[in-house]
Amino acid sequence: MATKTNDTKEAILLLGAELIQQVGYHAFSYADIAKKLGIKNAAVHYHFPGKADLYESIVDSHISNYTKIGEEIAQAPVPAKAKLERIFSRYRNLVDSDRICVIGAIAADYKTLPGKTRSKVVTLVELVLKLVEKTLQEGKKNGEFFYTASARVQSLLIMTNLSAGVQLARITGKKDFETIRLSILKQLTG
Amino acid sequence: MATKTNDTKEAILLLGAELIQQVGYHAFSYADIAKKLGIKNAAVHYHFPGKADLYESIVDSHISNYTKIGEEIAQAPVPAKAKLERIFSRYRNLVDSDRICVIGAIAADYKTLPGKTRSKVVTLVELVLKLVEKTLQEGKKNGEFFYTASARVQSLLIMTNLSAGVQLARITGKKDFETIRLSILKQLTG
DNA sequence: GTCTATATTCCGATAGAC
DNA sequence: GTCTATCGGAATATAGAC
Repeated sequence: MATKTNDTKEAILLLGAELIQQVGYHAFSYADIAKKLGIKNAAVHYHFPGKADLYESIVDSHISNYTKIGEEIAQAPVPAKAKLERIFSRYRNLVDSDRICVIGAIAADYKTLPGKTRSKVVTLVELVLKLVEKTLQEGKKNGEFFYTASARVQSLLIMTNLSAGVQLARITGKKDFETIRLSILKQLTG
Repeated sequence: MATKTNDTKEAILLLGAELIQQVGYHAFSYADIAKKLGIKNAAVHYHFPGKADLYESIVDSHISNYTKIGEEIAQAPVPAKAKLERIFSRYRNLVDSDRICVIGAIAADYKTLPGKTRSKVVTLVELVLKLVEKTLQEGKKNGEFFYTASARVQSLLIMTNLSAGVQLARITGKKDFETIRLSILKQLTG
């Protein structure tokens, strides 16, 4: 049954991810989370004993999310371009909510994370890269996409464009992200 | 004359930049800097009263550095490819010293920075983008480079590849950065 | 310019009542 | 599961001696 426990825990996870992407892991405290959720410091510690536990759970939930997206995309009877745009739209949403992408945020924190968490981060990143890589392959086979590098390399190029694109947009403005997004699609579709 | 003051101040600036790029602004303290330089907490505060002052000075010094690089590159009697590779090599060095690029690190901290510092960050980023943009234009005119987008857009694409490339390399390994770097050059030189 | 010493605030975390 | 209360430690910062 859906208890109040799970609601609070889920709310902490969502807010934690938001804060990591907005200000970074070391720039928010359990007190910040407690205040925003209208609970107390100790309640957050009940669900996630240490801040490192919270971080790890957030990575876990992203792995779970992207696994699910991967399964949906594999079966969906839509053009590869639509699948890629689904992923792109996630990045566009980040720009509008003052966040950077999870992977970029984690990369900045990476050196301060415990080894166990780092391993999960590697899993997450490979998962996302593979997801894009497969979509690119599918699009090439369909005749939708044109690119000369390998699908893996093209995936690296596109994901770095998107990831740093949302970071750049924070500084130089949202239009630069749109420019990047459209350029990728244009180059891909010839 | 080069006094001991300037040496210490310069050492703090260099170490501060290193730490920002390695672990992020909120993950190191004045105590960390003091310990590594063999001085005391208060000495750091003497040179930079607040941590925000240190951050701003680091941005200033990067603006100064890139301005100088821009002037040197403008006059240098070498192919555009060599000029671009000079910039690329700076990014390759980051990977080897466990850093991410200044702009990426700052982008992660951005929401926690005072307005005055943010303005200077905008200046820095535009400076670097313009530097690459000019080099790309020069290479196209020379017949060294081939690209279809505008120089500005191509600059955005390449800089995001590099910036997120060093971030990704932290997680998935250094070879991914090399792959990205070589792919950019290959696409550019046809 | 660097030191000792200290003030203040905040953070992550825990014990124990409800 | 959430609360009150509190501890130990670390961070930013300042005053004043040298």
